[in-house]
Amino acid sequence: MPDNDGMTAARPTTPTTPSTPATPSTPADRPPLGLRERKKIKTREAIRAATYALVEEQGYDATTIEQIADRAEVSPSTVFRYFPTKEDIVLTDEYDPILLEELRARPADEPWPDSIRHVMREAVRTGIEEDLAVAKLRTHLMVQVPAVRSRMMESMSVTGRMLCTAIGERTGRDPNSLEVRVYAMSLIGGLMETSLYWAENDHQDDFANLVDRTLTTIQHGLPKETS
Amino acid sequence: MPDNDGMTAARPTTPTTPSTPATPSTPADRPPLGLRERKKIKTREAIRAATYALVEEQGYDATTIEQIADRAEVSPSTVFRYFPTKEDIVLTDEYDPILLEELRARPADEPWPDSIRHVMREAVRTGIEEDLAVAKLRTHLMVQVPAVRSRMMESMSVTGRMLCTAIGERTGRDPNSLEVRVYAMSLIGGLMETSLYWAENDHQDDFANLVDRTLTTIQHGLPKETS
DNA sequence: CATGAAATGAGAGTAGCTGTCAAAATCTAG
DNA sequence: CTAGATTTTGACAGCTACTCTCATTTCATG
Repeated sequence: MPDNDGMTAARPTTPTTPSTPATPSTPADRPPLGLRERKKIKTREAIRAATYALVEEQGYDATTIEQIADRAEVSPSTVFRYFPTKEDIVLTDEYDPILLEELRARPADEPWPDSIRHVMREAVRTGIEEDLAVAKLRTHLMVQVPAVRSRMMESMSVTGRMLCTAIGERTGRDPNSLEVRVYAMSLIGGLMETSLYWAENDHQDDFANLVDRTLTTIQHGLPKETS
Repeated sequence: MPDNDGMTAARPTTPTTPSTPATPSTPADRPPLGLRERKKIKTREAIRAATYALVEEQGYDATTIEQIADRAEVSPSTVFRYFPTKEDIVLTDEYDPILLEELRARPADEPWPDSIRHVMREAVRTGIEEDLAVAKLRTHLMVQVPAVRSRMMESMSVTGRMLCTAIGERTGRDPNSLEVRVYAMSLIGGLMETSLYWAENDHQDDFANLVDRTLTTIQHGLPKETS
């Protein structure tokens, strides 16, 4: 089988900066952060901001890398140096580490489904509240642009793998067993659909509530009848 | 919101030929099929065959559309006329209609989880037995090539929508309700992972058996402790 | 300030994919 | 069987995401 080419970038999950809170406001309160690092962060955010703006103005496909580079005042090469693909510019999930951390913090004697419920709700809440507008735009793009949706699914499968190891740690089960992997991916699949549902209904519902209903459904199967 | 561009092809699920069994063996047993139609089918299959062969020789990414066109003895334009994307050449699922039909054929009084189990197993069996080698190559590519995996996930989300309507018909529930959609997608997600698991373990397990375990896991949650 | 390392920009090149247009093949009438 | 309408095809041009290389600039450090 002569294959194993074609890997498209492995995504380091926490790309470059280890501990950087979302506030680049005061640029002089973190001594151990060189000028270079700060510039890199600023560039990264400039690219993302430019992308968000352009996408909202023109739509996703109509926005080219060149335009993004122009508005962010960098060269196109630099854009690709910061993000492996165009889709990654609008996605870039920082949820995985949150989720893992949250899951490890749960009391060891808590029933497993309860842990999942807590953790999912918490991760989702933090992720959403951080920037509601961005979350809405992201989910909106997931619905509208197939490429973005695909990329999101890819990323969720990564999250799935992480969930597997977490479940393994938590329950002492083999993280690579079929059962664990299937369980994790069915959760992920369900939550994915929840995001789509939220966006398709123009973000009218309370997302945390939707997540709750999702977990109940997965846990107990389809309820008797609720239309 | 100026978006709604960027749709990448909607896939008609049953592309061009309405009733063509998988046997192109005797090319003279179907009178109401014009020469034109027959040639189209032959071209389609030539492209797919060429792609399978080249991918097995060189790997997916190393295989260009031009090479495929050359070996299939058509022009590159023609390749794109038959398949919207390169990934679609190796995927092209005919599973959806089978699944839907199978689901409608179940007795109306059968408990819902049993129906799912039957149908999934049947659909999987038919799909696999039709050409085991192709099924193996596909799942192998799913593991190796991110682009193919993404495309497969896309297609599974289509299958998910169809599952929703089937569930709606079957249970009288709203096919667009969060609960139904989540239930469907968790099933799909689980089965997706099952395919990956199968391929990652070099197709050693019996796939039908894996599917069985998968459905049990989704239905009852993680079992106490196995493995 | 000088030296080394890292980030950047410029440019060329690949390949997937879209569109157009004229030529070739197929179907349909007379 | 021929003529015309229709469909399929191939050649070509063009766009853009993405990769790679190399010279230049920018920062870090002694």
